[in-house]
This record gives sequence, C-alpha cells and structure tokens, in this order.
Amino acid sequence: MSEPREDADPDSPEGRGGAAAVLTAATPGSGRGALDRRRILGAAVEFIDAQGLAALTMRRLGAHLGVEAMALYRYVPSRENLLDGVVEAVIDELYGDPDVHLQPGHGWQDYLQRLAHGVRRIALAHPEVFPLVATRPPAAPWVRPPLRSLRWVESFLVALIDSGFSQEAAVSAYRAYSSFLLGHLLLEVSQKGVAVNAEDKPDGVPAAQEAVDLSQYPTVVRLEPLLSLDESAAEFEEALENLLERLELVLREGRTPRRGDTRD
Amino acid sequence: MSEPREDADPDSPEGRGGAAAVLTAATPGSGRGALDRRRILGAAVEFIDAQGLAALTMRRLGAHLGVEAMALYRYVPSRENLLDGVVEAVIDELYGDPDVHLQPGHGWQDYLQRLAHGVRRIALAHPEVFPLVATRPPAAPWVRPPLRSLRWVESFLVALIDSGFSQEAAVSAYRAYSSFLLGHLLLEVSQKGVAVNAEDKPDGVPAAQEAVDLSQYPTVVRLEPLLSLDESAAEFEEALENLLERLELVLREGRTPRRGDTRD
DNA sequence: GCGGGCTGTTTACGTCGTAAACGGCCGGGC
DNA sequence: GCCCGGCCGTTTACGACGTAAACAGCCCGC
Repeated sequence: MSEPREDADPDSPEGRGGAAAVLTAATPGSGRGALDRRRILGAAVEFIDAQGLAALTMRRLGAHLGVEAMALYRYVPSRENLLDGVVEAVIDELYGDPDVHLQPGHGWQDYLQRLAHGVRRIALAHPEVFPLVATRPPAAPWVRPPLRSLRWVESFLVALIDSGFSQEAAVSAYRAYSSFLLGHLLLEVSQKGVAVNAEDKPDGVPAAQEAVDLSQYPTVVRLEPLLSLDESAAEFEEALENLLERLELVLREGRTPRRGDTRD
Repeated sequence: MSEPREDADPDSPEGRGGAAAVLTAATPGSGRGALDRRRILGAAVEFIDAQGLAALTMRRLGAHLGVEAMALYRYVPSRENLLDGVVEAVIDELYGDPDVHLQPGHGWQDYLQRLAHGVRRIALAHPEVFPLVATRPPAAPWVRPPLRSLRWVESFLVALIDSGFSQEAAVSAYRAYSSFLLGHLLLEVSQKGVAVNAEDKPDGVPAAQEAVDLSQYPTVVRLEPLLSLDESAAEFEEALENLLERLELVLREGRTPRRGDTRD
C-alpha cells in the first residue's frame, strides 16, 4: 500500500489509536460461537469495509460468519434493518472515542471541535459505510446526519444552550454544523473511494484511459495538479474554524443568525 | 442582487418556470415509438421521481416505456450505467436553466449565486435522484459532486480566475463551494423525503408511534417545534452569502485561504 | 424480390431476499 | 433417568432481479 503522507493527518485511521475497533473487539472470549445482533452488525461493518457495500448480501455475510444466510434472520428482521443497524453501530463508535465528550468540559468550541474530529475519524475509518450514514432516512425529519442519534442531538443542544446560545441559535447551529460535516466528509470519503477504486483495478495496460477528451477544458488541464492535491485535512480545519467563528458572532451578538427577514 | 423572499421559495419546483422538464419534453412529435438512450434516461428520471429509486428495475422501467426489459440493453449497457446516465441527465438540466450562465456576465458573486440556486432547483425537483448525484463515484477523484461535469468545473474555475482569483484560490473555492452545496442540499432533500415518506403511509391509526422513548431527551422535546421548522431556504441563503463573503476576503487579500499553516 | 441489419421479444441462468418447514440440542420437571 | 418444549441454525422453496443468448419481425438498398 502506498501511504499518501501529508504530514500525518491526526484523524486518519492508522494515525492514532482512538475508537473504530470497539465492535469487533466486543466478541467475548467464547470466540467463534454464539450469534447475536451485535456480532452480526460488527461483522457487517467489517465486511463492508473490506468488500464494499455492493458486495454485502445476506448469504455472503452469513458465510463470513460461518453460518447460513437464514440464521441471520433470528436477530435481524431484514436486510434494510441490517443496514440501519450498521449505520447506528458505526456512529455509536463515537461513544468509544476518548477524545469526544458528551458534555463540554472546556467550552463549546472545544466540544464542537472534538465532536467534528470524532465524526471525521469514523468517516475515514469506514469510507464505504459513510454514504449510508449520509443517505439513510433518519428517525425523524429534524434528526440530521451525520449526527443521527437523539442522544447526540440532545448533547449538542444542551452544550450550546448551557454556553449561552439562545434556543433558536442552538438549533440553527445544529443545522449549520450538520451540513458542514456531511458535505465535507462525504466528499472527502468519496474522493478517497474513487482513488482506491481507480487504483485496485489494474486493467492490464497501466492506465486504461477511457478518458474523455480534455482538450476542451484547458483550465481543468492546467490546474489538474492543484485539483489533485489532497488538502482534505487543512480544508476541514479551515471550514470548521470558520463555522465556529460564525457561531461565536451569533453568540456574542445574541441574535438569531438570520438576515433580511423582518418577521420576528 | 436578488432578494431572498422567504415566503414562496423561489427554488421550489412549482415556484417558477425554470428548467427541470427539458428531458421528457425532448420526445419528438412521433410520440410513443422510437426508443433511444435519451428517452430511456428521461423515463428513468421520471420513474424515480414518481416511485423512488428503490422501485427502479429494468423490467419496470421497460414496462413504463411499453417495452420488455431486454430492449433497454440496446441503448444502455447495464443498470449501473443507466444510473450514471440518470445522474448526468439530471445535472445537465443546468444547461436548460435560463437563470444560470456558463459565463459570468455580472461578476463572480452573481455567477455563483445563480449556479447555486440552479443546483438547488434541480435537487428540489428530483429529491429521489439527488442522493445518487451525491454518492455516485465521479469521473475523476477531483471532480466533486454536485457539479459533476467537466464543463461546469471548467466554467467555475475560469469564472473565478478571470475575476482575479489566484489559481490556488479558485481551486480552493471550488472545493468549499462543492462541500457547501452538497451538504446543504443533501440534507434539505432528505429531510423532505422523510417528511413525505412519513406522510404517505397512513397506518390505520393516524400516528403509528413507533416513537422511541423521548423522556431522556428533554431538550430535544422542548425544542422540537423549533427543530421541525423548515427554514431550508433561509439557511441556504445565509450560508451561501457567508461563503461568498469568505471568498471575497480571499480575493481582496490575495491570499490562499489557509490559516495557521506556515509552510508557504 | 430478397437478403441483411436493426430492433424488440423470448427464453434461460444464476443470484438475491426471505417465508416456511424442519431437525438437533439442551436444560428443567417428573 | 427420561422426556419434552423451546431455542437456533439448516433446508427447501418461491418470486423477482440483472443480464446473456437465441430468435423473430420489419424495412431498406440492391
């Protein structure tokens, strides 16, 4: 494997020893025996990480666990529900991350920073799962991916309100924060996915250029080196800090971050 | 600059007479006959809009066109390729939108505003397709959804560079803009999808509350009315203008929008 | 008039999700 | 000690799916 080596992204899976292994480690000493929902979900995450989402079928997942497909249905009512469980299992890894706290001990900015990086770590650890996190319908319309559990929504809102945000501002911040995380991480993860896919199919000829005609896009051609640079980590940091500054303004001026609307 | 006008969202499908009907209207006078790729893709978009992505199968799409499934394979090599074509067809509606221009006639801010609203209009017109736009692997890793065509990437970069952005700043702006659009629109569209799904299954009992126990989340309960408010349009506007202000700063100060990194 | 190439149909295969019936095993009541 | 009900994984089966391959009607240039 070729390591990209920007200067050691602190959120990259191998870059630190955080969460991201909680589930598979949860198998008790008994080892191979004893199916249960938790073990099935863990195996599904593992399987998707290794083979991709499209490769996950009930039969193959069963085989991966040394069992027939139908055995899974004792613990999982359907494949759809299994996928929901996978999403939940993956975001639940946040609870195992020692750097992310449910309560803000060092201010709301520190809280949001840690939370954002925790989610980013999960996204990078499970790039094939993250699109699922992004697109599965949430429990309620106002629960927004990627923070899909009520417990985190509660935690988020309390943290901000306790820090002096108005209710409206806290809700507004929740929305802005969700959009930011989702957009950045989905793009980052899918960019890596494309790179990987392109890399692991060596079609005989080193570059099987089905390439479209680039001659009509001279600027794209000229900037391709720049476009190809992976600055995900820096961009993420930059955009996150910008968002926090915006929120800081909202907090200090005590206004709802709305403009031009005179209704209230 | 155009006024936001929060009542009557200007990007909602019925709110204006823009694009979004280009493809299906492309059927020539001949009416029902004559299969071709374009007509198949148009029908697929229509089908997904009406029945949802999960309902799209080759057989059903064939039936929708009055034809057997296998007939489609004369024009479309596989279902995967069909989905790629659907994504392309949908974003190509941008070309039919009279409010979106390939070249900036009134400055880069106007250009980016129009482009953003054009994409938003498409997302709202095809909420079931947009997740596909967001998650299908793009042609190259540096082509970022939702602006997935080289022609628009070229247009974007040229517009900004001609307006005085450095090459680095233009690329950086492209990334920030893509993340912003993707995050906001994916969340907006999926929020509406959930609302619609919840609405169109009346399970006998009006509210078939499979509801989790909310008593542990008092803040969520208290803020639910606020959380349920749909302020998508205002949020979009606010975040877009904020992004443009950020870019304006970058442009005026002539610096790459990086902070705290002393390398250059 | 006729033969070849389009175009849509028929048939067929392997895989999928999952319902239903089945069977072995194991622990508690007699 | 024995038996029996419930748990848990297997077997079998069905209809739908994506798609390969063979086929049939039609129309156009010769």
